[in-house]
Amino acid sequence: MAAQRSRRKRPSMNDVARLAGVSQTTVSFVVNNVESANIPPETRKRVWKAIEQLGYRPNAMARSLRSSRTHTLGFISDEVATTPYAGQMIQGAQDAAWEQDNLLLLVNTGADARLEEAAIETLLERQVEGIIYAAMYHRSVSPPSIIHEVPTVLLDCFIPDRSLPSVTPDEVQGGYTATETLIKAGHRRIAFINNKDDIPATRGRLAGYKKALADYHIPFDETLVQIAGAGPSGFNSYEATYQLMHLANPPTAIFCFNDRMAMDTYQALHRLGLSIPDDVAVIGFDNQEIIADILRPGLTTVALPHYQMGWWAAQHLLQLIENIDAPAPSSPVQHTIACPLVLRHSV
Amino acid sequence: MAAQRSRRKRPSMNDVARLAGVSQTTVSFVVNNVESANIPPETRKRVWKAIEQLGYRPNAMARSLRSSRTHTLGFISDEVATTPYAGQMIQGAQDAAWEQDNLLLLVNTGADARLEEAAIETLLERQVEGIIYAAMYHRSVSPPSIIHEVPTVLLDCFIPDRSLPSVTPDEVQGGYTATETLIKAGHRRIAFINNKDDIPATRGRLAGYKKALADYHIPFDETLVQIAGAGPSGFNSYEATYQLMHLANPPTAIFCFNDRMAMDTYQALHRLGLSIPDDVAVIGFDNQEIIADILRPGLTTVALPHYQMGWWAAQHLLQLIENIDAPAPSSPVQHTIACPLVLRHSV
DNA sequence: ATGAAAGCGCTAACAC
DNA sequence: GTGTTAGCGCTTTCAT
Repeated sequence: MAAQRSRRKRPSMNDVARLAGVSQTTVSFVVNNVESANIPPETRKRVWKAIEQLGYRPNAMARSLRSSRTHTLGFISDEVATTPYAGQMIQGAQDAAWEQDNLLLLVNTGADARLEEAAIETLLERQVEGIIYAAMYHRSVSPPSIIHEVPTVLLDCFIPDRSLPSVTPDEVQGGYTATETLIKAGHRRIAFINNKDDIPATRGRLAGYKKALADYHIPFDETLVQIAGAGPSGFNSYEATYQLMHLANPPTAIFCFNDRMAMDTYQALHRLGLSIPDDVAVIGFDNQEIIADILRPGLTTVALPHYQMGWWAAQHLLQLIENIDAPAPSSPVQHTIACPLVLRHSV
Repeated sequence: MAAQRSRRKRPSMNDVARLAGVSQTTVSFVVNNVESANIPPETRKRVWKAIEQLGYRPNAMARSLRSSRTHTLGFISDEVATTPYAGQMIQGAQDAAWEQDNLLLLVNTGADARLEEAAIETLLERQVEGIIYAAMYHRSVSPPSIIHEVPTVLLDCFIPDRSLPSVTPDEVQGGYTATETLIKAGHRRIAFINNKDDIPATRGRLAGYKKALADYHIPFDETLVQIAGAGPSGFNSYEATYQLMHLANPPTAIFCFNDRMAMDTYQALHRLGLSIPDDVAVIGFDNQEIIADILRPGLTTVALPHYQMGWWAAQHLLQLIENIDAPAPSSPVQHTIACPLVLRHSV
């Protein structure tokens, strides 16, 4: 079968009507299954037969123009490419949208604010019914104000004045879960190697760590908290682990800000001749499959709920769209999604 | 600024025309910068002012309905989420599309063929001008035949009868480059730890390996080719490396099917007390950033051109669309993109 | 230099 | 039960 050459005119409802010997209206009723029209089975059959014969397919553009519903959501993000998680957020959003017969119109803009505004403008021209504005890691954003023209949900990000609904990972609970897991395994000297950047994850996970300690009546010891960078250069998790293990009273468990850092910790522990989890337990964050897959023993970690966040964003957006005529909620919901524990063998 | 409540009617060209005291036609001419209309600057100014005042924005749906051009490409893929590369292909495609004022309408379907057909059907209803059908790793696919109704480009996959244009990585050249890199570094005993699955990458890289050997007059020695699985279970690269190094005449360099396997090889070499690259050189494939970033010394590897493939797919598709009325080409182009060498320190 | 009018493919109120 | 009709917002031809 050859690809169709030329922009041949596709059959319209009119063509179907003519062939079936009915009016175009009747075809519309049949196609859309309009109950109140009471089209008898016979007529229906005739119409469907004509439809099949012609290979008729409804034209969503025309439908949208008429009904002013496009069933399309805009998905805009800063940098789809640069993170392995991007796909999961998109997939979550797409799945939720698809469930309700909506599709995603995708745009990405670098960090360029001008481009961002142009992108939103384009989405609006295309009559998207709402916009999902996504960041590739949990952070504060400032989208162009034009975005307020249409229902919007922030995905993996938030706006300081909270004027837009958002969905983000529950960093505090994540940090709490990691720490509690260690506590429940019997540890009391628990170190936390935190990230050095001032981002929600850094603050949140630390808060969760402290809260868990407090809940279990373990005094907070600040010598057990290290601040490290990721990657080989600078003070990293490898060195932080060394320092920690040379404390007079070293930890028996280490909670690492992320899996990448946990790798370095593994290496340091290995070099020190310490075994995981017997001598020291380790827990990470992010559930980066490849790392967890590589490390021996498998790294127990806390996962970022990317798929679920994407799903929630689309789902909530669709809800906002449906209720667009309802009174505005007192304040846009700032939804948080739990970061689940992923058990492997390092605790 | 509050999000817009209610589906308030947006201003149309008619509203602008009324406010500017001109006909709707004139507004259209102004908005679209129609030269032949010769609208004097004064009128233009009046119209633009009205546009601004009303916050008018053209309705792409109406425009599309009228012109039967939607400037929209469908992007359909099996499993966006499951690979860290997905984002790069999407971004490449999106960038190329955006450059020509097109947008991507995204759908993903699991492996489910029924869903796949429904997805394409939906895209066609929405009048996409072409479809990019993507796979998440280089392989043979069999899209539903309905896809032939519209110009289509296969991305990172191909169809056995070659009836659709495709873009895939040049596995042979990649294997050749990897091997040649090793040869040029002075090696003559070069092992290849290949993958066990029967996929294009497996065959192609092996072919490239053999070709490079031949070009440099190095006899092919099949004891130097191992077949391994990835991951911890089964015969893997770790064990393959052990076997290789215990040969009577062991290799001085190892080309691993992918970076994941190279990791295991590193580990085996390390265990054997062999240093990289002094005792044994290692080269990988895929350029999986996280692995390359982790390994010491940094892993020299060959990259899969995901972004470029995505870009080419959209670009070529747009070209097909533009030339849709031209005579069909004798056969759809099967484009191949080079896999570039990424130099680090393992060779 | 500008406008009137037709029509893209569809939905839906209303008529018969 | 089915058809007539009036647009949705736009492009474009043809008149003036």
